[in-house]
Amino acid sequence: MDYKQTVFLPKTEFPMRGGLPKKEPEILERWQKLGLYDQLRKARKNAPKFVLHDGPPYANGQLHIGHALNKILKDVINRSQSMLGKNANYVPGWDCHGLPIEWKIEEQYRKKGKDKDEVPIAEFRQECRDFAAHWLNIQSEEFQRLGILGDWGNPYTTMRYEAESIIAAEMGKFLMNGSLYRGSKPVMWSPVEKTALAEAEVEYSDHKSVTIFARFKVVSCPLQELQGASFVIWTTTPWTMPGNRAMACGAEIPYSALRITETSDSSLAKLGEVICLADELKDRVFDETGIVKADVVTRFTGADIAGSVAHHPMFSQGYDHDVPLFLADYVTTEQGTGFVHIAPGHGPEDYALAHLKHGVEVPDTVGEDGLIAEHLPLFGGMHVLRDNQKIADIMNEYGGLIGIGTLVHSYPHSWRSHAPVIYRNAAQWFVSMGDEHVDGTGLRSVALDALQNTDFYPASGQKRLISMIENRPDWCLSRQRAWGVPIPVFYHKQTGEPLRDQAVVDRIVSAFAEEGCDVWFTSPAARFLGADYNEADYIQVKDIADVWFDSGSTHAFVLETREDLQSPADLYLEGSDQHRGWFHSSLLESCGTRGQAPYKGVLTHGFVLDEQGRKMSKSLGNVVAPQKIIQQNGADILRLWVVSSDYYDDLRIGPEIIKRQTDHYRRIRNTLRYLLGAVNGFDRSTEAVQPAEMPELERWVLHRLAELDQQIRENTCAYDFHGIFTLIHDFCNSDLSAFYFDVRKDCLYCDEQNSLDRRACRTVMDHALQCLISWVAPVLCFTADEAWLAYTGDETDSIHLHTYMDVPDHWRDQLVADRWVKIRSLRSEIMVALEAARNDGTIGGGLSAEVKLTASQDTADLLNGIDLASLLITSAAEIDIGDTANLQISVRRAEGGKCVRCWKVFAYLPAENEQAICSRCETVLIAKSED
RNA sequence: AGGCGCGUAGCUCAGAUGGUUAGAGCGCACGACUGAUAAUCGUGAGGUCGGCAGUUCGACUCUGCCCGUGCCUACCA
Repeated sequence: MDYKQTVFLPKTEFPMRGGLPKKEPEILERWQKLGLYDQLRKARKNAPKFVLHDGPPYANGQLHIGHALNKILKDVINRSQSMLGKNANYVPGWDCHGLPIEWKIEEQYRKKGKDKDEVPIAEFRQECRDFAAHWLNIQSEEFQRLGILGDWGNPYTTMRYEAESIIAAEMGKFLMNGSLYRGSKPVMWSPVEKTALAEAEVEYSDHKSVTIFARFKVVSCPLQELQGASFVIWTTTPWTMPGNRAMACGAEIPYSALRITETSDSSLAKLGEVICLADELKDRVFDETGIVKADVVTRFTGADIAGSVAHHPMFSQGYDHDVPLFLADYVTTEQGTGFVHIAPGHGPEDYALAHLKHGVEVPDTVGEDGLIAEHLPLFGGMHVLRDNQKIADIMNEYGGLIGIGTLVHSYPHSWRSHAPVIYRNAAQWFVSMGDEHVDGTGLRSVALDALQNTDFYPASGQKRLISMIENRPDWCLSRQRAWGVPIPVFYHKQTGEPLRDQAVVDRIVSAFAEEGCDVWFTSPAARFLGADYNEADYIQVKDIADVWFDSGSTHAFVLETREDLQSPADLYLEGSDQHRGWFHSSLLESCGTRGQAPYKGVLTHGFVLDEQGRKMSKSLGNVVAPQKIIQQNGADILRLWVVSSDYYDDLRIGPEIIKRQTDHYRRIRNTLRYLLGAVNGFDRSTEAVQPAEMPELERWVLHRLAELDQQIRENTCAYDFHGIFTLIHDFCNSDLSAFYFDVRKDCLYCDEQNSLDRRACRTVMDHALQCLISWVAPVLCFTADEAWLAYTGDETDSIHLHTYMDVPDHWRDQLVADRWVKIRSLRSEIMVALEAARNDGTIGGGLSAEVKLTASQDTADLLNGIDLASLLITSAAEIDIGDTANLQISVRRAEGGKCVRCWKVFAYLPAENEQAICSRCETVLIAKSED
């Protein structure tokens, strides 16, 4: 007789191997048919909302691993909040405006030989719009393949008319409350393309510059000895000299005044003149200017001469303004003279020091075409890149220089034309950080206050964002671009004052809502100005708003406009780079218009690196594509990778790490599979056993379920999925597979089907299975769905429509828990002894052994009431009480015959009989035959 | 160069307020089982806790410096 047929083995359709790459798309299709997203919304309609507001990715390419990490983490959080019973509605979005898309379209133009400037702006913008829509669709597909559950049928985009109009309305709020102002600042400017460039459009390469040493004669100085002396500056950009309005030196730097006593023939320096230089640079300057000898007149530091005033080198030639000397900590003695020439219109640092700090006016000296303004004496009409030698010569002619040279150095160039770029002063629109406009408090302090009331995950993010807000300058909203929301402002031709009229703003906003913001470029200004203003009196701003303003307004046009969402959001979640980006701009936008942050919590994750911790790059060939992992291993593996990493820090990924994830996956999958097989056909109404009637081991499992349930709920609230994953994995691994399942196999397989012990075991396994599926559902969303389907057989249901299983409080039993910690440690001690016996050939499998313990009374008490043999999975085990403190373990081969059904060895069975049946099994067989 | 982080076994991670031989899981090696079977069980070997110096009776845990690395800025006259 084949006794295998009489043993109650686990039975399930749930396959051991997932075959995820093939299975997952089928599950996605199932969810589609089921209308999972809609069903969940309906079911949670009245539940408390949980809003994780999606930071919009940029719609211009395929997903990379960083996108995958970000969206998976969001999905895990949403699904887990849903498992807590909340209405976690996820509305994905896209950022559509901006430079990179504009570039792509321009690139296409160049290939076709078209000129961007000849294409009507509306047409150009339409092409950008189409481009964004194209990638948006591709990304949507890819996100959905990752298992991300959300409102994919109705996502938000920054380019929808409604969004564009609300973005404009938001700018209108800043306009109306007075914090939007017209200023100017130096921007990177390409004279060739006649356009401003973004940082990202600039590349550095070598450039040969004409350098000059120019003298600034002292007019007044705290040090009397410097009367009649000159400060000498060095610059690589002679063309900025007409724009010079100041100088800077370092407070701590030692300088000397030097009377020149000998020069080479070609030197421009004059014998007898006194020049000031940093001591450290004296020799190099002498070398380059042909000064041979000089006497030290006096020594001093920058601090001694702060507040000095000098003459411009071209003084009395039309540059008759005074040039003040300021202290600046960025002045170094690495090169130059120790004195830095300051042209506030031609460098960010110059601007900050002279204009922002000292209030020096910023002159407009260079036109869009890179030509020095015609009205400027001597240099008018000269080109900033081509005419530097000429400028130097003229300055020399008028005695302004003590040296001319050249320098090859790294210099910014335009990415597109590869021509050198310059800093040029340009009119810009700013949002003030400090002006009082919201309840009498400046934006900066409102924002800082808001951050105090925001939860950060990890906590260090708060410090980072605070220090950025503390230090940032006013928000420059202007971009000299085409693809974006225009800054919807008019300003007066004469006064330069922006037009602040809510009626005008409203007309603009409603036009944008109906026709999109292209109308700003295609409709006459009168349409917006209405009858109250004369078109001829106003200039219409044609700048595009910084795209960070777009995405910074998502709370306004998504959270506040959708009935199914709310503001502020519970959570914003992005990579740590977004401290500078979305977290930052959203905070400022919301604080400036609503006086509060648009989020209650901010979670940041790290960046994805390769297995060695290097950043991914095409040249290193270490790029891991999410598409490839999905194709080879499945999205669940990628999702498992996310939660098995410490995502607050940078994450690593590579072949070995993926391999480890598949190992972990298999462990969890096999645990589910075993449970599914074990509870096959389980009927709760007739089979279930109450905890009080269960063996203690079963009550220990229930206790563990209760313990885990609490930990998992707590960790869910803290967004700590790494912790959850570890708990679940170790539970599957150590508690269930290696211990509980193994110990209970005999009972499950061989005991009489309806024995109390077996029913208790199946009851506990049924609970464990339900808990486990619900616990892993947020992460292994596909596998959990598949397991649940195998469990219920109900095609109309999904685990994702459920919550974490209810675990009754009374399952907790700390006394049992404490006791079983001790029992298990005792058990592993005995396992060592069994292993030793196995290695010396005394025994093979555990059932071929019998164990005899000599133990203390305490140990014996610990094991009281427990079937020691089944705990150890041996054929027999007994315990004697001895007076020894240490446990003595003796293992020997079990004597007797082996039961052909349960494989245990019994002394009463004849060893030679290969058909012997033990008494337990005989009873079971009789009962079975009576069925 | 500056701001904010990170650096514990091959891999992923634990290690309140400094205190006995630094933990877990995976992987690996060896073994067992063949009734979870491209599974399962057991045992074991792996770490100068990035480096150096200091504070302390005592530091993976505190301080300083250095090295490596990531994000964000600045790369300038």
